[in-house]
Amino acid sequence: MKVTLKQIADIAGVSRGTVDRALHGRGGVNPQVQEQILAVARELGYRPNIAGRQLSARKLSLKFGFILPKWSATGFWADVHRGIDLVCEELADYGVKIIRETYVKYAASEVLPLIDRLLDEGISGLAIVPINDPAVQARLNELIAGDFPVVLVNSEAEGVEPLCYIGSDYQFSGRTAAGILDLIRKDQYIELLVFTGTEAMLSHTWRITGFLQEMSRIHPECHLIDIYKLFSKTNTPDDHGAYLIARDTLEKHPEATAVFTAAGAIHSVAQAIRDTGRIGRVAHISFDMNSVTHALLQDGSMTAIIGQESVKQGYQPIKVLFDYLVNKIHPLNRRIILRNEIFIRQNSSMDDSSYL
Amino acid sequence: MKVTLKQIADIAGVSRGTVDRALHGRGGVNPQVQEQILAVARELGYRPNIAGRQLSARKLSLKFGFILPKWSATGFWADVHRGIDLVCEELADYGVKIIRETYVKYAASEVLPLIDRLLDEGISGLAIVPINDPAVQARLNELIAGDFPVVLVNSEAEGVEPLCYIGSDYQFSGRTAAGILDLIRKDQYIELLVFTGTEAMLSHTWRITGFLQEMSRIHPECHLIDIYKLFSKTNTPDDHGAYLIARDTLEKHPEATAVFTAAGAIHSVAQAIRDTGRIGRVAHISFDMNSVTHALLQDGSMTAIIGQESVKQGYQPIKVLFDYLVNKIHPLNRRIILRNEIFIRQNSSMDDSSYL
DNA sequence: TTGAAAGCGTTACCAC
DNA sequence: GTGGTAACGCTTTCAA
Repeated sequence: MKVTLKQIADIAGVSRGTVDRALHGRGGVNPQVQEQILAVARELGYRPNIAGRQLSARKLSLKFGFILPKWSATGFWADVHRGIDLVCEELADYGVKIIRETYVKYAASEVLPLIDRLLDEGISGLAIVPINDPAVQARLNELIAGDFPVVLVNSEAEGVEPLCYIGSDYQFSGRTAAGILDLIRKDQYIELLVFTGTEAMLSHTWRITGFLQEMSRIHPECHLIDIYKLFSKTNTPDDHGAYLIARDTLEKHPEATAVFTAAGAIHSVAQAIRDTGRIGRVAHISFDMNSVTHALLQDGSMTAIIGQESVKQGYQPIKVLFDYLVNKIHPLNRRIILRNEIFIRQNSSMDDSSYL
Repeated sequence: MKVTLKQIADIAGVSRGTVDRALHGRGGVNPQVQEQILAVARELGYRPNIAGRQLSARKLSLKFGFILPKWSATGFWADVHRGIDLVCEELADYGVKIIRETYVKYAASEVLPLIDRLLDEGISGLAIVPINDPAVQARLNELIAGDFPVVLVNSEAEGVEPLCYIGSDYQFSGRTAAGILDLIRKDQYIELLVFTGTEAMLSHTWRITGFLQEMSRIHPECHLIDIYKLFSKTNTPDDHGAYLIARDTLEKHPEATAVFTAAGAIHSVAQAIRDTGRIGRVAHISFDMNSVTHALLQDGSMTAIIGQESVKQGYQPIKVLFDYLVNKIHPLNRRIILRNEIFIRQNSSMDDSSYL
């Protein structure tokens, strides 16, 4: 039979309240009594019942904050938002509210106030897609030092040791892309074009690093023509500009047999490949599975996509915070690295049935 | 604010018990009162609270049965069992017990008694990996007709309409394999060997059908040398026998540039590829990600693996039964088709952190 | 046909 | 420091 708090209380000859305090080290318990209670609990193999906990958690009406880049109808962040929607609904019954704040510019001046606003709202945990900025890092460290649970999502922040990080290992993703390209162009000489965004996105840089490293290891017969930036200095994505750069580059390099796109604006590159009549002649590999890339896989302007479990990136961080605060379960790992899912035309599906 | 049973009861001027009976159509309620209760509930947008439900479910101490092929240290079914272990642990707090029964021979004479034994144990729901046998199908239909919840796992059963089916769409998996082979051997003439098990396993047959269909569509420059059965009439897997057949076949066909293995005993084929010095010269594609196939990907005797979310095949069926009986949530879909995950050397990982 | 009440296991609050 | 008790929201049983 299952051991309950009440049984322990009876055996130890104290009340449930005391047992609860003792087990959680909340203080206000005679050390001797506490000792005995712990002994009994250990002996009986007491494991608190989640169902009970979760029900009583309702009274806390916990609030969690989630700071992330702004939704854009399609694309990666839309999926993350979908994951948040899911977990929102799932945890509503436990009295959990999720407050989302989104930023457009990747600037501390925009992100820091969001953190403060959420704290004012009384959140008990924060999930955040951090930007690469010392001020933000410092602020997060401050919170963490005060035992406030912080989960980093999608990218890590230098010098910040959060409750956990949930996201890709981008070098690993790059290596996976290299593995696919190697399969596609086995034993063939490759003329390679690489497209990226701004250096501000470390993830893009790491993907490229991993990709090139692995390529040189497994497929030395590969010549990197060059790495092209699709966006100009302004960090604001400009689809048409990206398209022009991609098309121009492709036209200048008819010898190219492979394209690796590490940035967003994948569809711009894909369109350039279509418009220059290179479908089937260049292998095109990029990242993030969604309705746009799905379509590109179908029309052949994309050869393979490496997915990073985007929906999970919205769902899991909140789940981790909930488990930590309510169920007192630490995340399995300080770094929860999501899978590098490979999609090609045949297995690319937009079916929602089992995302998590 | 959240609407609770009590609020509805107060507004409708009845007790919680009556509201509960009315909402669940358990009868014993004045039709007029019932009508009014339903109206109030609808108006307030009442949604029963899972936490409360789950806590009180503990009193039911539900039992579920899971019938599946016997565990073998590694391999596909071991992963399914892992999924069952996980859900077992997760639902223990809700008073759920899972009784596993395994069969070795794929025979009705072995499976039917298992069903009866589980029913005797008082299970309230059954998850089963069905065998392709009319008697079993009839028995399952009998249960379903009596409103007993049955979930089919991994393979469907002809003429059986369960609560839901959870598993692959094997033709789809075969097509995915074809897609990969097409990428690997783009524009090249292919000499193809196909290995299979016994015809008794419909899944193997379907994989091959899907594979060949898709190949002829996207890569007509492919010559199927032949389809070879790795096992003799006896259904009992014989690794060494399979190895001999595979090696013999490879030796007889030095022209082969691609191998598609639809059956188990993948490692036998892989070893034959190694021993005949064909690594890197034949592309080898097969199914099911596990520690064995992981190793084969690493040593190059396997080019790509199509996974079928094996752990989920143990976890989800029980979760569906629980949701159905306790949370009164019907499965999203009558057929929950799992993803065809593509694994190559670079993204094949044995990391457990986020399986579900 | 209905109401009242007893759980389910945990937590939080208020007396002592 | 402690114990008692009242939630949390639902289900089920027993009386009326």
